[in-house]
Amino acid sequence: METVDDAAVDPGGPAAATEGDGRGTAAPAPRRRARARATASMADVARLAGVSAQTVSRVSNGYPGVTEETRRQVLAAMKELGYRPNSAARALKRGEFRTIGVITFTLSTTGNVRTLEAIANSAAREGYAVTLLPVAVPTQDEVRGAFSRLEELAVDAVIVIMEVHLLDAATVHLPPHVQVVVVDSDAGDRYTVVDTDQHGGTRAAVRHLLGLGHRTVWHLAGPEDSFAAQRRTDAWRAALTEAGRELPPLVRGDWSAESGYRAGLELAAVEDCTAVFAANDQMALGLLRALHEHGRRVPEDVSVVGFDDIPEASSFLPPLTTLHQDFAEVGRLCVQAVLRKMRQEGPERGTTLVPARLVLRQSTAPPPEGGAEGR
Amino acid sequence: METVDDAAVDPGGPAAATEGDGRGTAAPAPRRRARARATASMADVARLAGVSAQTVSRVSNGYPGVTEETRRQVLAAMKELGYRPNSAARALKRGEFRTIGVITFTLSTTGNVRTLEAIANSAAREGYAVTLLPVAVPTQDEVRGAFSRLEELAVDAVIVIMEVHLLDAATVHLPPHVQVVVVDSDAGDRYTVVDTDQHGGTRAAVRHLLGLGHRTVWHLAGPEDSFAAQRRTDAWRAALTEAGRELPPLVRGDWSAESGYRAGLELAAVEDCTAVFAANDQMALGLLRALHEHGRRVPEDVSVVGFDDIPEASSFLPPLTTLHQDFAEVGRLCVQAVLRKMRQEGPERGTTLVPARLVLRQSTAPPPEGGAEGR
DNA sequence: CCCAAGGATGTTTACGCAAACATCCGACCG
DNA sequence: CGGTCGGATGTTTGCGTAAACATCCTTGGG
Repeated sequence: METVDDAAVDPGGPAAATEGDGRGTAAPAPRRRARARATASMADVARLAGVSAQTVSRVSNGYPGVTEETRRQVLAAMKELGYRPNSAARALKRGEFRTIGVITFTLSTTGNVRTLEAIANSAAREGYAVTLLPVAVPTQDEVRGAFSRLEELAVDAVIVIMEVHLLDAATVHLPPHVQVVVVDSDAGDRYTVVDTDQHGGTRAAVRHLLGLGHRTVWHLAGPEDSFAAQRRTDAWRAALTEAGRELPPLVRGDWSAESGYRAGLELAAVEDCTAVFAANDQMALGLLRALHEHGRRVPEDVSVVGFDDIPEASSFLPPLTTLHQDFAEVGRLCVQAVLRKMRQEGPERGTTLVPARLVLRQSTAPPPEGGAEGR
Repeated sequence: METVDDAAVDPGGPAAATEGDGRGTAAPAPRRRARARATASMADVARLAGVSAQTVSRVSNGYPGVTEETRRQVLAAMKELGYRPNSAARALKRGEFRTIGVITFTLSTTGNVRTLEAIANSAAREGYAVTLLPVAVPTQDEVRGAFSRLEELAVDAVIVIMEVHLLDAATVHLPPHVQVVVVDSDAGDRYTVVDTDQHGGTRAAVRHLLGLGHRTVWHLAGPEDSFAAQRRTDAWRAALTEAGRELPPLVRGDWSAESGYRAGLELAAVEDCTAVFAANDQMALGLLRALHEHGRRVPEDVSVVGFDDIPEASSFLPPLTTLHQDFAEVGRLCVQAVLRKMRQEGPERGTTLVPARLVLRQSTAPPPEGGAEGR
């Protein structure tokens, strides 16, 4: 079957003869020249250019030691045949694929997506391709499965965008030469980690709110199993403790706007609550809706700060004060780190933090008079 | 340089002797066994298991003709050596990479991301990996560049998520056996296209609004260069014309919430305007804010319908009535289509549409009494 | 004028795998 | 009991490339 199919496609490959397009034709043609022959090889170019394959290789790789004259001839032959180096052969020979694998749980969070995009762009700039490995469910088994698939995959390095405690037992089978960089993790002692400075960002948010006069700051946290959420929560606690403020009970969401709404229903009922730090913008959005529906005005009655600065944040009602994450930079650093590790130029482990920047919009204001402040 | 580096990495590959980790060690070890030797080969497994390489291959590929006894031995040897098939060699031999390339412009639109995710998941299920090719700027040159990189890349097929008029001249250099499927295009006559049924969705939205009693429906369109936007606009026109309604002037945005806000400022000033169909949810969000700021209540004064049904849409103020796109299905069909094309089982071209579903929330209602309706 | 040096080019080989073909052996048939 | 068949396994070969080595030719110095 495949013989015939490919022969039909053959645009006049140097060696193969075209042989009609009848599917049933009992083709005596060499079977081996199946798919691969749809494209010209170095040998074909060499033949046409009247040189050796090695010379073609030299031209192809921009190596020196080729006359300008010869080079031109070879290039012409390449063009005529539509020659493209076969990356499989190249990879086999060179022992590297110039590809980075990215394992990510979900693409439904802005952060993951933006980071992925930045990684892809940075990688492309370095001449690397990015292979995506989605993990359907964030279980150990699934992660291990992804790694397992990755092992057979053509990658030189791996970047993991995920809560890392799922990683621990999973990496063991990775080929030793594959380097790993992790986003969103506290495993800086075992891997190279690049992340946003959750702590600094959170601290800025809390201080901003306290600075406006709020007695304390409530926190709408992300899911427990997320390191980012965990660190934001820890930092929130630390900032409040440090300032000697009361620690309100934690309200937990799951990153989704819907969960923010549910949490908001609780918070709206708390008279005391004049300032909320939401662990991401989506939850802040839900929170805004809940507060609105319960007649709590933002920012007059309640101030809200988000985290991420998604593009839509400036169009919320009201436009959301939030922490801007520089995902592009995170992605860029990930690629740099992993390439450095591959070249054995960088450190084996350690954490790099990218600062978050507080973006002031209209969802924060001093607390209402006679509100919590006056107590 | 690389010799030493790699030697240091070698964890005791079957053949190579470990030799300290001193970087400067003048290693007399075989140079050729550089990186590749960090992993065991079929031959190593064969040696350890006391069988031929071919038998290892058979086990590795699950071929028949191997005794259970032998198979177990081979598997044990594989495990002991941590054997992983070398995908480059495999690809070279088989002439296929089991990888699908995805070219996409930006990952900043929900649709692209969700589609990509679905593609990755479907591909994984079929045993295919997905290589991501971001195009920084949507120019012909950039697209051509992406295709060009793709040619040297290890992919068997390509899925393009992009406005297709940038494609036309760009595909010419693609290796003939690489199949292409396009999302969001009207080039069904040249490619296989999978897309959401923009027309049907839009029609449902317009009819819904007209059904509520609105005299006509305004349209907040997406950017001109987007096929999806164009089709939504066309369908909106058609639906209104068909119903014999007046065609209000087109208001154009660029998909962003910010542009929706700007457009909303205009629309808020139009007394006449009681119903708006926004070409996506983000613009609808901006629109909601603008209307709110100008005292136009939604849905009492103005009804708004979006497109996409992003997760946040249910948390807008008010929760947004919108058209749900089944991106997962689109992605799945893309993968199916491209695999079918590869296997020459499917049609060479043609368009597959995935229906959009109107999700009723709280942003639509009958027009205000004495409003546009009464005129 | 001859030979060494060095640049241009060609030849050989191996990367790891799997298709094609070859071989071996036991079982079953007449 | 010889032959044959078929399953299990081994051997050969080539995929396209690029490193290492070999060869050729030109050039320039002694």
